[in-house]
Amino acid sequence: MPFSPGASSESFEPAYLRGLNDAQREAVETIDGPVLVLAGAGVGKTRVLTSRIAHVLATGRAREHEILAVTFTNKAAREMRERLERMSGGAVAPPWLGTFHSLGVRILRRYAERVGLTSSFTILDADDQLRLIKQILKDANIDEKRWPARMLAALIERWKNRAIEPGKTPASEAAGFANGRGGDFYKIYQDRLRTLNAVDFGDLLLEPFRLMRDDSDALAFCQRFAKYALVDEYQDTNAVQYLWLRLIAQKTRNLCCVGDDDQSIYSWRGADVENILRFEKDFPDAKIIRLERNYRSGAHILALAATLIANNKSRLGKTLYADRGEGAKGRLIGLRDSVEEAHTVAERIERAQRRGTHLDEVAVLVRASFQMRAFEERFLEIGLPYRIVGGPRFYERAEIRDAVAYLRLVAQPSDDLAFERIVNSPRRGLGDASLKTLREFARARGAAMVPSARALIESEELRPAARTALRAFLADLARWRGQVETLSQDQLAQTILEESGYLAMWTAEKTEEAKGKLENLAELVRSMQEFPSLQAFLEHVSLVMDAERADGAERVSIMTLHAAKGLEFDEVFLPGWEEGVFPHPRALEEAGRAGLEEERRLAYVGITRARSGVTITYAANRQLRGLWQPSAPSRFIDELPAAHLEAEDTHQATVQRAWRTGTPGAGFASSYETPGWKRARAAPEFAAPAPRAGAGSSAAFAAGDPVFHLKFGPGSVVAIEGDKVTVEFDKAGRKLVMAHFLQAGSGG
DNA sequence: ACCCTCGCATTTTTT
DNA sequence: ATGCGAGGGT
Repeated sequence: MPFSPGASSESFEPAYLRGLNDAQREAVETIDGPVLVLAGAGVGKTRVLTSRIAHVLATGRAREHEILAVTFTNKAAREMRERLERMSGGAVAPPWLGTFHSLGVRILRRYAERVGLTSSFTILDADDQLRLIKQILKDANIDEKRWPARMLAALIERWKNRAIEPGKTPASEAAGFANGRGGDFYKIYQDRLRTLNAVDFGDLLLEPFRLMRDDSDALAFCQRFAKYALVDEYQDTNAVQYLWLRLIAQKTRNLCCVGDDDQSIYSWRGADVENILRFEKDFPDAKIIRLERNYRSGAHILALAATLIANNKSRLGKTLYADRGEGAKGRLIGLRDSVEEAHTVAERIERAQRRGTHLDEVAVLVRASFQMRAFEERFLEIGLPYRIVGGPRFYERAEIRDAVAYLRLVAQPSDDLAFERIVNSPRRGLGDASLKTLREFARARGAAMVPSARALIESEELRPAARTALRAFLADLARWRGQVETLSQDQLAQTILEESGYLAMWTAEKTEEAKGKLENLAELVRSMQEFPSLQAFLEHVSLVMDAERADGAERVSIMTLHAAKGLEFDEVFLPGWEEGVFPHPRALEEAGRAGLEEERRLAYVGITRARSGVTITYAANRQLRGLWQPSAPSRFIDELPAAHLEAEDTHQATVQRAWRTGTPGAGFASSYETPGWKRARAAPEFAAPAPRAGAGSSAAFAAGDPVFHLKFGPGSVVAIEGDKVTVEFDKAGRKLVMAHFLQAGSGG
């Protein structure tokens, strides 16, 4: 159905405008000049973005290749593309639709030689990067204990995120690493990258920015494909990304940024909410449009979220109102411990399932991944199917990285990192000693390892065995390289894996784990068929890092709050709302009030994922780092309006409120006399490990008594011999422990 | 060259 | 508890 540009009468209204509310329509139709769309959770943001692109095309303002649409994740890009193709009856998705990083690669491949690279440069992932930095630190005799490579990696990443080039590092910050040598190492690192013909993720943003800034050709090129520019999740942009956008948009000024300051949860990786405020400053004529009509959640859920987030001081302010009616109240449940929490959540999920909720529409959202385990255990026990979203990714598995390293080395002989990764895997008798010789030799010649190795085997530097092994390995590499043209990339991969002995290595190991690895490798080879070339496959691996496998079965999703952004579910469970867990103490330590506010936004994101039901739980005892700890309800619970909540044990809630108002910010309970602990004892449901007089001597116990041990948790007494007690623990099994370490309390 | 044990830290994570 | 890295022992 062709669009009808300029149609004003309703009967000719283009399909993409139909059903939009006023604010949405304004956001779609205001295509000229800078626009900032503040889009709260669940307000139909994606719809607006796609309609806007359709509108630009329909009005003939630009062709699809003149539209730039940037997202943060590949998934978001994919969804937008699919939606566009669906909406217009096909084929108008702009070619310049993608993540900042994927667009960065395209720009950089085109202008590679202008920044000292060739267009076939390799993209290093975090793992390679760390390895490289470790080498640099080792060469410089830096004590890795005192100055961890991770720290330098983080420092460099932060600099790149802020568009700070090597040599321009602020003295105060460079001083923070290895007595002021941070800046030097940044330079060395960058030089090493150039030698390797490689870039890291930060470079994919920094280098295109420098190109646009310094090279008028490159800038003109970029501006050509960005006649109309559109940015999703704008609150997540960092400084370089902002500078990019400003350069790209300065000519036409047709820049539309869509974001929500209340959902900014990535400041720790460089995202800068200030960019939203800065936008208004840099583009004073910017039109600001608020999307506040929420189509997702019921009014009670929305009220919970709104009241909570209102406690944040630094926000633009935006009020969501419900379109869907009242819906159900939120539920708040206090539990005895994390085991019971998992138990109860599982039980509630089954209850929802009986009411007709699909498991695909249920999510358990946790603050930190260690919380997931209790749920997995319980779900496995009762056979409730679940999926962990965002766990270790396919391409990050060691065996896959090894296989990819072989391919990288074949495609790019100067890829020293790939070489080092697989040169002795499987074992070829090329250990540390030989490798050290080779490394030094290569360094001295200023050449990559592979060509250096070719020279080295002509000498007597290596012991004969190593020399033979290295010669054979080089011959293999050369042969495989010769097959790049003749074999398809999946055939090549299969050949390499077989001939290198890599498959044999895992076949020889008869463990379940090895079997899994072989399966993964087979899956890798299979998935390679879908790519047009080896090059395309390698780029996919470094940039897209996902290999989602659709499986038909319905499953509950377990994921972190961070991973849940942008998703929605009918029923959402938010466990672990306790001090010491959420807000995360680390966030408070590192960023103080700003940290607390970001944690609160995380809570806001969690609640607003829910369409019809949200259940918040907290436990009085939780195993942290192997030890059982008493825990107090999260301060965020106090910030939830009681009118929109059904607390299943109001008694506890009341007690908890009473103590907390007396001692605001009481912090994480660490002794048995904290208010949280007292409350726990006061509530009958919290029949928890209350210490009592007499505990500690075996006289206080009798067989069958429920007891509690700080390390092993709840259990019951089996036998007593002097000051030692045999206890059957619920989790840890039968142990002989000192009575001294036991408290009377509820067992299992 | 490889294996094992000890010590240490341990939020979130895309590209 | 657990996992990872370093260093020492075989």
